[in-house]
Amino acid sequence: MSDLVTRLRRHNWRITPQRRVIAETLEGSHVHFTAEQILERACARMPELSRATVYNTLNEMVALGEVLELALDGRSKRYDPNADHEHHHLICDGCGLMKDVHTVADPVEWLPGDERHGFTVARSSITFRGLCPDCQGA
Amino acid sequence: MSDLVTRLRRHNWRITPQRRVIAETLEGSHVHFTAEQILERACARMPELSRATVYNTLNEMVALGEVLELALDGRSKRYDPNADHEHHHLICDGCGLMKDVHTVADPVEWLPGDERHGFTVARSSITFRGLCPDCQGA
DNA sequence: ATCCTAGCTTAGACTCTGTCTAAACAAAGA
DNA sequence: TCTTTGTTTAGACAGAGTCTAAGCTAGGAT
Repeated sequence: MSDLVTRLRRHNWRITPQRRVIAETLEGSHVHFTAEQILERACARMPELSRATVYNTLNEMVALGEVLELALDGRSKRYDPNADHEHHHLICDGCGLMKDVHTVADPVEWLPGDERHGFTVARSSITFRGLCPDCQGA
Repeated sequence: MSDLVTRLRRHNWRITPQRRVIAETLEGSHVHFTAEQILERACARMPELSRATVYNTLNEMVALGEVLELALDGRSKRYDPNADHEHHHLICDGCGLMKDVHTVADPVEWLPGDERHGFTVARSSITFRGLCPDCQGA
């Protein structure tokens, strides 16, 4: 059913009912939820689920590398279950809608050696901003 | 003295003593401070300065387009006074050190039309991550 | 000069997001 | 069964930022 659960199990990570509900909630959507939104939705299926478990579980999934943590607006973090595919994000300045996108080139290539300040540059992510179709009229 | 103050004045924005201290604190450094760090440093020069004024002033400078707000770690926002020069950021995964960098290509060019989902894409920013020279040994 | 008004600043209360703690609980092995 | 280890829970706590109501300041009108 849930591909994320399969990936998590590979890490010898115990899949409890709570963790399963959280993983399925995360994966079941194509928008990227905040922890609070995941809590709300997961609680619809398992009302005793606590806030602490949701935060703990999300942090562990991030630590395992199977979920990506996005800090895009400085308020709350969002969680992206597609940690295995390289992708970037497109955000609407009007309504905050977020889409996953793919570029045709790797940005790390564009950073000249003399701009690297001695760093080893491992990865990069691009945030594109603009207006979505609905917000362009306004 | 402060170029940011000059730019702000152009917007017919009243430069009060408090605002001047905040702008000069922001511009006087090449690292990007959080609001709390700016408060701390600005208070060294003007002890009565209040937290609310710092937050209000930073938000207004962002709204005027003269300062950039960076949400890079999901905890606190950082403020970048170089809103007029296109640049990106390089962050160390080890210690959090952040550098401004310049790329040789514009990411917006590399986002194919069919990946734009009908958006008008106005700008983009790249966050590069890796290890700084000091953290590579560890 | 005095008054008025608009805008600026302030302290502190409040909200929101996330973390920590201590206790209860569950599962697996000896 | 007992123990050990890991998980979940409620609620207290902490950090970052916003809001509110009151006071302050500067500039214009009289």
